Amino acid sequence: MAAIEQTIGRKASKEVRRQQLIEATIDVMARKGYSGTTMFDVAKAAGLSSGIVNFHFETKEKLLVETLKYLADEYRANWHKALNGAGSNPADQLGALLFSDFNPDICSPRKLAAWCAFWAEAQSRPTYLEHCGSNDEEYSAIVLELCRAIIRKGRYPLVPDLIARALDALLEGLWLDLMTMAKPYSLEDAKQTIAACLHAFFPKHYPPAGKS
Amino acid sequence: MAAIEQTIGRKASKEVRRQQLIEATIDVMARKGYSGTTMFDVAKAAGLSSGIVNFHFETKEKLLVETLKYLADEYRANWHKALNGAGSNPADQLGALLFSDFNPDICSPRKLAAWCAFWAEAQSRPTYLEHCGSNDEEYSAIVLELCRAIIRKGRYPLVPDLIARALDALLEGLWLDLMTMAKPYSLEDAKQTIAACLHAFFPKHYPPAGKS
Amino acid sequence: MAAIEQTIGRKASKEVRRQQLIEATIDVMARKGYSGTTMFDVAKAAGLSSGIVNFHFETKEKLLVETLKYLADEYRANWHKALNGAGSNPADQLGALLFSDFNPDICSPRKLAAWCAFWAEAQSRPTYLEHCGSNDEEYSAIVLELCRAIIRKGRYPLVPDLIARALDALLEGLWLDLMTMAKPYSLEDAKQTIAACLHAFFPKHYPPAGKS
Amino acid sequence: MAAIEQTIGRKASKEVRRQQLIEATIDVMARKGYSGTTMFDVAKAAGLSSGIVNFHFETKEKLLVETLKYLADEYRANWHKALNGAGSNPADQLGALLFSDFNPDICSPRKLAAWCAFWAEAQSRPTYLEHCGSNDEEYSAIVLELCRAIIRKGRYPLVPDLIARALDALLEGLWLDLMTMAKPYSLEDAKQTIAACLHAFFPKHYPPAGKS
DNA sequence: GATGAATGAGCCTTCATTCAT
DNA sequence: GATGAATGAAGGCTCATTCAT
Repeated sequence: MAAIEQTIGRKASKEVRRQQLIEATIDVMARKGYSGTTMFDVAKAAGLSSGIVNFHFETKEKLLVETLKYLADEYRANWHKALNGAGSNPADQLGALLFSDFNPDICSPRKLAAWCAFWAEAQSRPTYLEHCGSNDEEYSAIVLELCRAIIRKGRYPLVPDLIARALDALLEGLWLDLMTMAKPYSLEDAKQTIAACLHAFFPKHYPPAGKS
Repeated sequence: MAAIEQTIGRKASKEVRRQQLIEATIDVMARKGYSGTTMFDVAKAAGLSSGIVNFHFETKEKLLVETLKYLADEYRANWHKALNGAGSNPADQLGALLFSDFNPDICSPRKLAAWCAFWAEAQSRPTYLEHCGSNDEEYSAIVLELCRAIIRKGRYPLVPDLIARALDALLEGLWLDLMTMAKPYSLEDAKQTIAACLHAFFPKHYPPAGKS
Repeated sequence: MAAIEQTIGRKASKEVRRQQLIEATIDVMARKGYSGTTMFDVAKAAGLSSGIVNFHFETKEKLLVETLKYLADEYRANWHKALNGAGSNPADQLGALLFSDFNPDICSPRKLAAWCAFWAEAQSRPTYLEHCGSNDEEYSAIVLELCRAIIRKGRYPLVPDLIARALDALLEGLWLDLMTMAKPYSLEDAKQTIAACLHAFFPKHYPPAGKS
Repeated sequence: MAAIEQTIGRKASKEVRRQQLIEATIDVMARKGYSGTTMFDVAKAAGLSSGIVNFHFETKEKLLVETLKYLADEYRANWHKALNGAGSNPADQLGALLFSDFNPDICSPRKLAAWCAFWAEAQSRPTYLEHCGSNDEEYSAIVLELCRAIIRKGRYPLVPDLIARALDALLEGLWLDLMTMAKPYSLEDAKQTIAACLHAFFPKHYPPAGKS
């Protein structure tokens, strides 16, 4: 019994450390950017000594990939959950999907900043790219499908591809804006912006947005 | 006389060198990302020897800032020109402004990539941020102003801030998509997407987009 | 009673562990060379956890010295035994001594490799040197003594020092050759080579060698 | 003219630096052994700063390989020269070949020590092994050939392979002895030892050695 | 002005050693 | 006794910067 607990404890402890280091990596990355993130910083942010990161992740590269995976998985799990809880109505599903992107768990400044740091670096690193991209493709495909369903049902004279693309782009743009503290607005503002677009595209399915 | 020519020759040559190095920086940055860009790479890409960059820019930091300024100035000049050539009609002006972002001179993959590399890094570097941001603020202010004018004239039941923000975000998102070769589409596709949104927002001022 | 058994048990176990770790050290050293031998490798080769080596040997240095001592003792015990079993005839004694170097127990590829790894490193490490060297001096002195006796008895017109030195060098050279798998030959071949030299030096005391 | 000199001067300078660093590597290796040789030590021994080694050799590994090549080339060139200058008589050639190994240029304590450090390490490193081994094979083949010729001409009742192997081993053993300062003797002593063996093997072709 | 060798600080990584469990 | 996570020093490598030619 004690042995089992020990084993679990140890194993858990190792997982906990990895988690801790990944969180530290997100912190540092958000603060110092990709090029400014050093192993030493990460270890310090985790309150540990410098050698430990290599012990748990072998390589800086691997630590970063794990961190990226972590962010990507969290992001995907978030919208999966939102979609699954949205019933069977395409308009509800689309709304749930789009708004889920602005869940504070996902959309904290620090995670946004870390994500962006990776994202830019990924453009010249195939290893990262696959983790950044795989999400988006799946997400975009669903957005397109839902747009098609709504347009068909509502008999809107719209080109589904353009509308889906616009919504995709809108989300990405809002994320960027949220991250840039230059023109700060709240998650609620972002959602209102989405709502305004949805109403403009599909007036029969979504109410007007804003204090009008 | 000879002395003056010398001076002019040198000055010209100096400017030429700087330009050459800035272009090389954009190339390398697009290819290798921010963290992968070294002084040696830049010098090699410019066909020059490694010591020369410090001679002309003193510091890597300064070279990068100059490059960023160069991109920002070019970007701003582009939309300024488009705006100035668009007459006095707000709807025309807004269209001209938004479409100017997809001018191939500004929007080449290589410049987009370099811009993004800077942009992400800028989030943790005040020095860069001011060059990235100053543009956007001015640009956004004008978009908002034009949206207000159109909404007022057209008596649209819309919240100008939301619409302006949506258009801003849309542009940024499309830029990102254009850069990411994952889901490739043409500049023309991007413009169509803008057009679709403009029509959705201001149906009396913009025609429907796409092959409908 | 139980206490004593415990103590004995522990002591035995302790000795067993040390032996086990020394053998593991020889293995790793033979496989990876001196510079490639890490505490972790040794522990793994012994099927134990990494902390244990320091527990039993305190220091890497001490582990290596113990390992070297072990090899040196084994080597010395081997030729002592051969010499003691060779009767009182100098020629028999010399033959027994020289051939004992090629006893498979002493001369396995893995022990040769480990020995060489130490030997080279010892040239710049006084601590090791004394263990490598002390043997040789004693061994060489006996070889010289036996050569003197044989030369005197056989009235050979030879300089004992030169002959003894030649035999010493011959043995070392053959060891090296045996270790280098480049030009592989058997222990038997090595012995034949010794025999050929003995016959050349002391034809009245040793028969011709080889299939002539 | 000046330009050409400059160019040559520069190129030469680069070669000179490499040479200088290789010599420094030999020094350090002789003093500290393989595992104790650091880039910093090498740079310091050359009177240069630490970054310079990577500039000229890219990698520690490459520096060491170049150093090994340098030693191997020098060794080979030495015996080639001796062989070529020895006339056409096999006995003269064999003598010249064997004695050339004890040329002070080749056989300085520092070069011997460096060579041995490499040699031991090479046993677990294929990259080094090829440089250590290629020489020996060629050398051994020639020794064997010459022994065959002498044995045939002199009608000695000897097995050529055993004699050649003995001479090979003898040389290696003497090298080791020369390096180990434990039992120091001069190059002249080493040559005497060779001479004693040659006389023992081929009494009609070589005179007795030593002060008899 | 231009070249490229040289410098040296900073980073990633390895590894002997320690220590809580 | 044993385990394996944690520490921290040291080494190799990169790269911005300097400077003699």
